[in-house]
Amino acid sequence: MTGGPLMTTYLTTTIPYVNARPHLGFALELVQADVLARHRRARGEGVRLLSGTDENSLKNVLAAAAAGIEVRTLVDRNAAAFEALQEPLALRLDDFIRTSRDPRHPVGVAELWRRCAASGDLYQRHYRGQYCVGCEQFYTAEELLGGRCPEHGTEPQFVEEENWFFRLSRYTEQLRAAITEDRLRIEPPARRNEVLGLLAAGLPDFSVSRSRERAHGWGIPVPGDASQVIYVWWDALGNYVTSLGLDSPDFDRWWRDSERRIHLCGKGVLKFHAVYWPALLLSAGLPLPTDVLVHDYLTVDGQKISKSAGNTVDPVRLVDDYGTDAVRWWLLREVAKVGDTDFTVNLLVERANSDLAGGIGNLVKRVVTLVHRQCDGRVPELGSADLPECATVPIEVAAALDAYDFRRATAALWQLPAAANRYLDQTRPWSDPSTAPCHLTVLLNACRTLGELLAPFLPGAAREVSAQCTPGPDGRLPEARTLFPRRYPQSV
RNA sequence: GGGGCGGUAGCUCAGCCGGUUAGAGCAGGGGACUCAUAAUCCCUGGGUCGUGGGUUCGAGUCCCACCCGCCCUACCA
Repeated sequence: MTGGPLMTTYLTTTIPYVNARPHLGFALELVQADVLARHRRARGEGVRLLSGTDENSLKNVLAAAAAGIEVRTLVDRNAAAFEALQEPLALRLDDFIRTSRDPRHPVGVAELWRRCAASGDLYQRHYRGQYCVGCEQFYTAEELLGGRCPEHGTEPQFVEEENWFFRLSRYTEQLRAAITEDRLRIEPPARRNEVLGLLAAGLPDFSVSRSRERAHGWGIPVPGDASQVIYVWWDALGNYVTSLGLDSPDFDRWWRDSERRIHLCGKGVLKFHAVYWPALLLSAGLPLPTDVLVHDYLTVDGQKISKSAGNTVDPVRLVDDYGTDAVRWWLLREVAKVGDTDFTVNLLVERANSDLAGGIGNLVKRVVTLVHRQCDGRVPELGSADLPECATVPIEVAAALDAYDFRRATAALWQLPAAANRYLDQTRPWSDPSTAPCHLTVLLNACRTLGELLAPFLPGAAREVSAQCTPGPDGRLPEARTLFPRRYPQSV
């Protein structure tokens, strides 16, 4: 065995528009990605986790105009808000790319474009249609609801211009083969079927540029055609490789030669990630992603999250009120792999109080307190027996994470503190000094395992659990502390 | 119009290829304990498993139709 990692995994989140501040739905994706990254790092894999912001959108231009400020100003300010999620959400990102700021990005996007052009997949076509700025895409008359965008409810613009088109249809069979052979795995299976359905229906070529004037000069110019700006989706999707630098050692390590190239995305952008993007890669002669993990949406108080309805939930505010651990735990323990999940503050608080305060925190505190009381704070060295859950639960957690099922993973994890609390009540170490050391050894081992197991999910809490179970220089455990305070719902 | 996913105890959900009295958590009710954060542990759930048919010795679990919610996709006009 050499020192190198056993396996290399490259993980990406989608990069959100920065026309508004981040909401809880995006925090979900970030946290999921972070858990996968931490879990795989802990397993000894080489891991790189990328996030960023999509800044070259016309949407940003309009949002800035509406706010009466420069695009640059709006984009910088909101991008900072997204970048600043790392600390409150306890994310460990390896890279963060800003598509309008990062010098690597336009260079890479232009290079991708040239490669596709060299493959003969780009051509000019006169186009006219109804275009929704919010979606950054064209709609046919039939797709519109009462003449309005089905997604945004806004009136589309009529656009007529000469654009560059991409020969998507050419890649239908290669995509189908990659998906059916699981070289391109799409999770959950329902989404995979959806993509296969799209392929079966036939893939029309799509427009991949906009006139420079319609884009208000914002965006990356088409190589060799100064009148056009590259379509924002092409631009945005490209970040997954431009951040590595095409033809760089990083590119070889994390993309070309990586065992896993995993994209996380929401259900609304499935087509872009499972069809358009892989087709672009095929055209450019680059390897496909290996996995596309599609999550559904959060609703708030039963309502779809929407800025106009004013029910967006600010994840930072939530962390301020209830703590990083509570927010991460709710996202991981409660959100379904399939189907939308409703968020309410009460659900968050109940979950945190019951699992973190009453479950894990209380367990650790009572064990540490008992070690102090019955063993003078010194960790007993007797026996080596463990709860059976110490062996079985880590296996279940790993299996669930390999299936990208975070709720199942946290439910499995929960079995360990539950078993330890039961053991504690049954063995009653507070009542019998002669048997206490033996039982407390078992319990302390369980708490240590719990600390390790918790690390990918709640990194901060995991460190505290482990610290509580680790003797200091004097050979004694630290004073018992309250790890998770009970929370109470704040009035809005 | 076509396709997909959901519809299981008050709430949130498990139930793989069909098989003993349909499960868990939370809430509610009762009890225990006192190491601990009004915590923890034990007992307590009799729910037409959306509706109606069908297959089967036997169906939440398979088939058909329909209803409700959500999602994807298409078209006559």
